[in-house]
Amino acid sequence: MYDNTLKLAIQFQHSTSKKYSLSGTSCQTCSNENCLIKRNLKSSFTLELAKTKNEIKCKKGQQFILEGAPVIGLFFILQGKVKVLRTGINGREQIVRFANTGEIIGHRGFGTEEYYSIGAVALEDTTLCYFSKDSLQSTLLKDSKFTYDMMLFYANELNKSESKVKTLSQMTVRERVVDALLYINRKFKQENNYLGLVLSRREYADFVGTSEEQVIRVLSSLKKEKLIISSGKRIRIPDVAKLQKEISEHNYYLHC
DNA sequence: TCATTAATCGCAC
DNA sequence: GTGCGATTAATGA
Repeated sequence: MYDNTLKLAIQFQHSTSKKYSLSGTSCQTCSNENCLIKRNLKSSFTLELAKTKNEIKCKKGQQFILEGAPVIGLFFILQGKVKVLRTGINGREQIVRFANTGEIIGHRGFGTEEYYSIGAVALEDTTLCYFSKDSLQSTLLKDSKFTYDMMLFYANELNKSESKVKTLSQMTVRERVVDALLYINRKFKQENNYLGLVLSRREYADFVGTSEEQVIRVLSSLKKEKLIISSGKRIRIPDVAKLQKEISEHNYYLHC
C-alpha cells in the first residue's frame, strides 16, 4: 500500500531539488527571529546550511509530508499554518499538533528513522523552507551550538507531547475541548481574542480524540454558558481566565 | 443562483 | 458517551 506514497515522495523530492532553487527570502533577511537557523546564523557552518535552503509553496489543504514516505529532510514554516497528523485506528486521523510560522516540521523523522511517521497538511497557503537531510546532518556534526539548540527543541517537544498524553487520558471530553481552545488561542492569538486559526469541528474532534458530534455538543453548551462566542467557524473567547477555570481545578496546567 | 459540504440536533443504544 | 440519519446552515462554482 505504500507504493503510491513512495512514488509521490520521490516525485516530490525530485521537484524540490530541481525546480525550486535558491530563490525568495534568504535566511539573512528573514524576519522569523525565533527560527533555529536564523538564531544561529553567526556560525559559518549554519551560514553554509542557509545557502542550501529551498522554498516550497503549498496551497491550502495541500499535504507536503506523506505518512510512510521516506525522510528527505526538514521543513521550517516561513509563513503559514500547518497541522501534523497521524493515521489512527479505522483510518481516522489523529491531529498530533499544529504549527505556526517559524516552527519546525518533520523533525521526528530525522536521524535514524527511515520513513516519516506523520503527515503534514497546510491549513492555509503556506511557504516552507526545506533543508535536505544530508546538508542538515553535516551541519549538526560541525556546529555544536546549533546542535545544542536542536536538542533543547527536541526536549521541549517531548515535554509537550507527554502533556498531551495526560490531557487525552485524564480529562473529560469537555475539558479536552476547552483545553484545545485555549491552546489554539495561545498559539494563534489574534486581535480581540478571536482564534487566529479557523478549524472545522471535525478537526477539533481529531485533535482532542472524540467524535465530531461531541465537539459540536460541547461547543454549543460553552456558547450557551457564554464562555465562548461563535459565529459559524469563527470562535472568540471573551474571557480567557474564565475559560481557564474550567480546567484549572485539575491542576494539570498544560501544553503550550 | 444552485449544488455540494459542513454543522447541528434528536434519538436509540 | 457513541453513532446514525434527518434537517438546516454555510460555502463555493
